[in-house]
Amino acid sequence: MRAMQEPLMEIYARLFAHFGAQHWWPHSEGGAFEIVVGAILTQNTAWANVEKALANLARARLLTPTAMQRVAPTRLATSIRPSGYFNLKAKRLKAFTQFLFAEHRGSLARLLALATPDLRAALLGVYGIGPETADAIILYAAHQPIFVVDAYTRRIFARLGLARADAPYAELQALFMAHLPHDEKLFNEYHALIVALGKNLCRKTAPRCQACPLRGLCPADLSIPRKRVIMRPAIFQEFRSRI
DNA sequence: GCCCAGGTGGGTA
DNA sequence: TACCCACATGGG
Repeated sequence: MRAMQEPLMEIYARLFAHFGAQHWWPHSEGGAFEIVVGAILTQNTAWANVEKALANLARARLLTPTAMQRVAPTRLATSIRPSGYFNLKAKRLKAFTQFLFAEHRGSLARLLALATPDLRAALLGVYGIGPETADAIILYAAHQPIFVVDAYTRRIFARLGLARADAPYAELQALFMAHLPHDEKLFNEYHALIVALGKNLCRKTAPRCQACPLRGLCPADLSIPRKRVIMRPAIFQEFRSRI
């Protein structure tokens, strides 16, 4: 039997073996700006709806900072209607381009070249950009190693017994940042795999534990009769004492 | 018809 | 600080 890896790497390895590479924004047609727009549009929204909105924006030639800065808010809202919260998100996209022109001469590249702490602080100062969106931009558009936490991450790692269900964003993020190498490619793939697991198997209701690649690691495994659940998997024991 | 989705900001106690 | 709520479309 091979040597046991760190729990977080063991989980990653299992997810990757099960789902394979997710190819999140590897070279994005629309470039970094499309990634930023996608990160804002996907807030509390299924990605399939975001794709429709992005297609509308591309067709309307609105996927550039300049075009988005110039377009009327109502027209922008109409384009992104399929992504939901369209009035709100139009306002957020406008706030971002406004910020880009006011602070960085309209150059996204200039913004994304900032060091991680400065970039994050700048992004968090923009209306409509919170920690998850900021980190998604830093990781997927700026290609800087920062771990993106989302609702799936919280749910999955709470079920695994490695985080509290109400753990604040920063605490969850610190869990990963403290125990994984700061590798952009790893963080990219890990987050995408968490989304794949949360969306397909570790669902909020009716999770498919039977088919889960983390079966055997998870105390919440619903495919195990309740009275048979005895204790936390051994590989988490020592790990938990350190987190 | 009902639930859920890759959150965030604003208001109230 | 700690909740509670608005924001909205589309797929299962």
